[in-house]
Amino acid sequence: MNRESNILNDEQAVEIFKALSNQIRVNILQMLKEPDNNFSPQAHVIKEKGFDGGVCVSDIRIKAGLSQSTTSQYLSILLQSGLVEMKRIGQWTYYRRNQKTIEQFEKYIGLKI
Amino acid sequence: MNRESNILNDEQAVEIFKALSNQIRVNILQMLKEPDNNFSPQAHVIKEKGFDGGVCVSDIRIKAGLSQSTTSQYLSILLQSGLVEMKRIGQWTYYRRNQKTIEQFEKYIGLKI
DNA sequence: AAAGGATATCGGTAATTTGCGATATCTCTA
DNA sequence: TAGAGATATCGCAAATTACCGATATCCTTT
Repeated sequence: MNRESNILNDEQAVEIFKALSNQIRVNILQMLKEPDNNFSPQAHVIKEKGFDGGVCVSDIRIKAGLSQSTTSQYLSILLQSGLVEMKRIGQWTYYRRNQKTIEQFEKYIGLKI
Repeated sequence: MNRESNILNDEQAVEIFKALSNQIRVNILQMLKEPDNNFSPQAHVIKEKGFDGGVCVSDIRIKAGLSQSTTSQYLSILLQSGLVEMKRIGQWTYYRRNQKTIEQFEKYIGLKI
């Protein structure tokens, strides 16, 4: 009833703050604002697959400058917080921003902070 | 040139995210939205002293349910991040929200996140 | 100048986070 | 079905954070 609803609760918001309390994770979220500018185009051949804007982990890893394992972990922290969503296609996992949560987060900041 | 200017840089924003990555610190910031509803009135006899809305540490401590030392530390984390400002008046230190930073933070979220 | 109240700082332990390499899992292809 | 590539998970050491009690500092009052 809540990840669906309109305003985040404090617990969810704190989880988002934790996700964003690391510069590299913020960078990742920012990169994902403009996938076409920040990542090689091959990743986007999935437009037909219904996950437009998604970027695969290895591309993110290169830009972020992290090890593979840390990249994967950071992405799942972002996923847990709701800031991104993911879809596995073949052997790749694509991540992209979850604009719904990001909007809810903006509302939370405006109303509750 | 920056704490004055209009938009936060990433470093300042991450410092704010860290400050807010703890539920109790979020609670404190929220309490300070309505000092008159959340704290005993004695604290506000400083209206003439030019720090309207400020609340003393011991009052915050009681509401937050923390030890004196932790309360003091948490408040200085919030202060460092810019989310609150403080003024020492006599033997008391009053803290209140720093609306300027909070607005800049809201803008940051809207533009950069 | 001494005592007492308010707050800040210090020093510590437990818990959490950071980031890595190694390993496991999953999926495609030869 | 064996191998290779992509990603997830495990186990770990170092760094940071969460809190606390004790102590120090700063004001005020006597």
